[in-house]
Amino acid sequence: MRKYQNNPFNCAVVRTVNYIGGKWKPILLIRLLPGSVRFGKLASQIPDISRKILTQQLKELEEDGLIIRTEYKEKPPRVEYELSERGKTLMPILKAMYDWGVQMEDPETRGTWDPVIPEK
Amino acid sequence: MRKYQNNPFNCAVVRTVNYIGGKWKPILLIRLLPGSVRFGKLASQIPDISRKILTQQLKELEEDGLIIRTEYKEKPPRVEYELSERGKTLMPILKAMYDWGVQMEDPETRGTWDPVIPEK
DNA sequence: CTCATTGGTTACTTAAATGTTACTACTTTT
DNA sequence: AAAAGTAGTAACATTTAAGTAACCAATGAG
Repeated sequence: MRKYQNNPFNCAVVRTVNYIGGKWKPILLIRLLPGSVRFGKLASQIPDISRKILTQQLKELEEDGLIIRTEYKEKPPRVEYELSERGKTLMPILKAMYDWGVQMEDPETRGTWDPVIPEK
Repeated sequence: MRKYQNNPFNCAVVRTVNYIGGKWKPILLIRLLPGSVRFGKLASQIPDISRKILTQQLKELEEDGLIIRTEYKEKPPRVEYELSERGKTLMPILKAMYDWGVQMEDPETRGTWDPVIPEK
């Protein structure tokens, strides 16, 4: 997403898709709902995403003003990510998209709104 | 969109993005809001989309059950596309995404909810 | 008979998104 | 001294989405 979609009509809906679309961004935004989470925790909760892509997606979300990155200068480095105020305004939309997506879902393989994977 | 996104968490939000996301689908869905439109009219209203891509996107939307394609056996062929009932259920979401996208917009280059281009 | 119109299709190409692997600097633990 | 944890980065490769150009069959108009 993002540069990829050059949005020839400057359509506001396409613009929104460009902000939140893609394979990982909805999952990241949902995971940040409860509060700030550090990089390593995201990486372990979402094992299928490579660290490079995780970094990149988080950076895009930060550049787009949807999340805030805070770096704590500690002995082993610590970086926390959290939703910005603007990011929080996406929640009603994500919830509506969630509800619609659930309707379209194969009931056999149902996901969850906040699909927490048990940590090792 | 679609095959591209393999949605590893089976996230309902990602699923919804896969249905409506992409460079052209929101624009097509919005144009079908007022009622059925024929292929050629879509093509002329959206000059930036090639016929191949237009055909392909419409076919995906039809396969996904969001629009209905009706072929009239006439002398010059006529094909009309319209929203299905399921497609109509997307409207609140598209409207919410529109409203959010408008907030994020550069006011200098504002688009419209139904960006009708004057026909030749 | 030739040309235009309609709604496409086919083969090929480009561009964008995502993925893999290896590597880093620093510090603490063993 | 060696190993492990943190949050990455760089170079490269693959997969998917989107675009281009050329073509087609049936009919009707001129």
